[in-house]
Amino acid sequence: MAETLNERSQNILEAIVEDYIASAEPVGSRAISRKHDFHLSPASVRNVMADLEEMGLLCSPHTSAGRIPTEKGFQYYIDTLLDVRTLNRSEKENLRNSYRFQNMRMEDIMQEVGRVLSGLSQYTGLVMAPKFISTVFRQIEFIRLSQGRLLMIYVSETGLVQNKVIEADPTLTTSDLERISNYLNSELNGLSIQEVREKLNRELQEDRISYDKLKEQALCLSCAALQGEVEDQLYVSGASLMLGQPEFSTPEQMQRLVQAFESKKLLIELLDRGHSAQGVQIFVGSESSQIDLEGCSLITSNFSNQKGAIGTLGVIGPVRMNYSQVVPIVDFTAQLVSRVLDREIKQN
Amino acid sequence: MAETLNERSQNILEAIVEDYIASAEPVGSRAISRKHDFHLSPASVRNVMADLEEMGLLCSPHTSAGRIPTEKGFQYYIDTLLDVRTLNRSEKENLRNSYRFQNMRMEDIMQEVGRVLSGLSQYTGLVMAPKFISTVFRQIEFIRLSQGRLLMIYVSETGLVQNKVIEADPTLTTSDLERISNYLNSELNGLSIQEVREKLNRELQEDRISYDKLKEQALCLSCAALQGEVEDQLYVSGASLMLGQPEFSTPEQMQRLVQAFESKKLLIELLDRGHSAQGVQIFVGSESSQIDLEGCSLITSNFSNQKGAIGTLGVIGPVRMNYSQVVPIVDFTAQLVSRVLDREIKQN
DNA sequence: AATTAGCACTCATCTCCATTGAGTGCTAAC
DNA sequence: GTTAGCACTCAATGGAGATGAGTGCTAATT
Repeated sequence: MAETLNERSQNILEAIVEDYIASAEPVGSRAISRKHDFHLSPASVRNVMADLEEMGLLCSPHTSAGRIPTEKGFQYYIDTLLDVRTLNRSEKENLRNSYRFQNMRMEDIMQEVGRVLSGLSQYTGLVMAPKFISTVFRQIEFIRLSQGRLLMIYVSETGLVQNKVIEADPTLTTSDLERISNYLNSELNGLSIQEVREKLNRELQEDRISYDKLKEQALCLSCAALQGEVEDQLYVSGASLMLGQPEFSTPEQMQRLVQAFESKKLLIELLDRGHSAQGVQIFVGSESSQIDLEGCSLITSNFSNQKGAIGTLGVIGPVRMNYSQVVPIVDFTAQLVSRVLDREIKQN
Repeated sequence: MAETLNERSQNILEAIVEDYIASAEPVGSRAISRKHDFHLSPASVRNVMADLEEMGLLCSPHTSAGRIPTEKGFQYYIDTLLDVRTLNRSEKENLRNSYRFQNMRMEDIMQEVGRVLSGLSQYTGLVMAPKFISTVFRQIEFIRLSQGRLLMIYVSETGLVQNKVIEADPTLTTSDLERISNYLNSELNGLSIQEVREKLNRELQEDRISYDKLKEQALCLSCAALQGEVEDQLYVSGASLMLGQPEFSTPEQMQRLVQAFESKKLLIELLDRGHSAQGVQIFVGSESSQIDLEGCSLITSNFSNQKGAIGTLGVIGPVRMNYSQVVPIVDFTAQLVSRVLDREIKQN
């Protein structure tokens, strides 16, 4: 988007985008000329609109309809026209009060955040919990299920609980398990899973034949427990609100959307893209290159605690989304969640 | 439904229901007279149809359309005409092979069951995990989060993991916690949560002023940990398949359905109704008395392990659902899941 | 040179209307 | 009791015409 628009064109583009966001209908020159006091006749507005169309920022569904912004138009609007209001004190207070975080498990917090995000934005809220691999080790426990099958329970620094069923040597006794978990808890405390894995690999290399039976068993168990992919946890809230948007009002589009939301895979991929960035990120429409999410825009921000476990939250809505309203909500919520997670960190 | 139909009427009703299940279109007299060899002319069929309409088993959307079964008609079909095929050996084998249960956590099993149920039935799969209160105590652990905040982790006999954040005396040390959990684990082992709660209440009554500090603290913690409502866990799979059904093809109905599925509350209520029954249960249409789930039928069955923890699974679809196909799937799946849960029980 | 009034033109949307055809109910014949 | 025949109903389809919002172009105005 190297092109620069003169001020009048910018004003008109902004007016069109904002009218369109409000109405979801093509915007005509008459409406622009009247509602906004540019002191321009419809004809003049039309001239500008023709230019904007030439540049690919607007398009018209058919000859005798008004104009609607293209994705490029939205992108331009977001990049150069959108003024991201910061919330004032009382708005922040309100937002803070919307959330109920007392005595909540990680899962509850994630769900609550999704619920509030979708409620405030009237679009669909997305929250991806911090990735397992980025969490910091706090504690591990092993519980015997049946012969040779253990339930491993892992708790991260922020209180995220993961469990997994693993096969293990059936001769291990309960006290063996206790000693193993004690050993691991002291050895691995404070390391990220990433670091834990590196450490495990190193030690496996070193002591091919270990004479320390306990250590060998511990290594073996923790490998089974902590290696391997762990599915990302994604919380989707208010999917039905998206179905109320006029751009998704046909049955086919509804089904497509619900499918996309249900599989979660697409959404996780999408959220992953913003995973390394800081601050609020906006993905407009087909940028997502996901056919199933055509017509959707995504506003995301990462949250993280001081130990670096990173999760992503955001709002997905139609490209014709109220960016100026939603961006500050997403932004402030991410900050809020970051602070809440830090609260959980052990203070010994 | 005291009325008895003569054989011809039954045959025709059955034919109409089955045609309608297959086509979702009103069924005409001509079609019945031709496709099924009753050796009856359309006119005769029409006479019977008029009788069935009189009895409230059929209705016609308008004068010049065919007939569709009413909910009462479906109910009659289910009660007296439906022959529930039992699966043969190879079908059972196939179904068994559809499920992948190795090394899965409870949650994964529930999710997998939903996935397969919905995949096989082409409707929406529902699985409600055994209620917390019906689970049998196996183990409890306490992990310190921040000052005065503990993470309680509870594991049931079947490997269901529940965790909860609780407030606690900030002066409790890690070894205090260890002693407390050891005490509780030996005291409560093998009791259902229901029984645990009764025991706790009894003991609280008895030792108002206890001189055993450990016991007092243990009671206090376990109260915070194990009392209180725990939300039921419901897994919904294949919601988008419902949207493909012609009865829910309008945008309003789609939105209504997605909303109902999303809130989960209605579904849980509905599943709870069958919670004490044995074997497969069928709820037809407005029996559910839930406006948001109008037009839906539900086929459920409970699963349980030998210790009595009961969950419910099932399929929700349009009233015009293929009952004869889905009932055996739900039935056999419930048996399968019951067996899988027993597998987890500790064999010491 | 920029702006605007005027005007012909386009095209989605709506309404009206006739046609079609699947299916019914009734009656009289078999 | 069954069925052929027939008049009737009514949703669905599709074309014709009217409506109106909005455009692009041109020529007049500032």
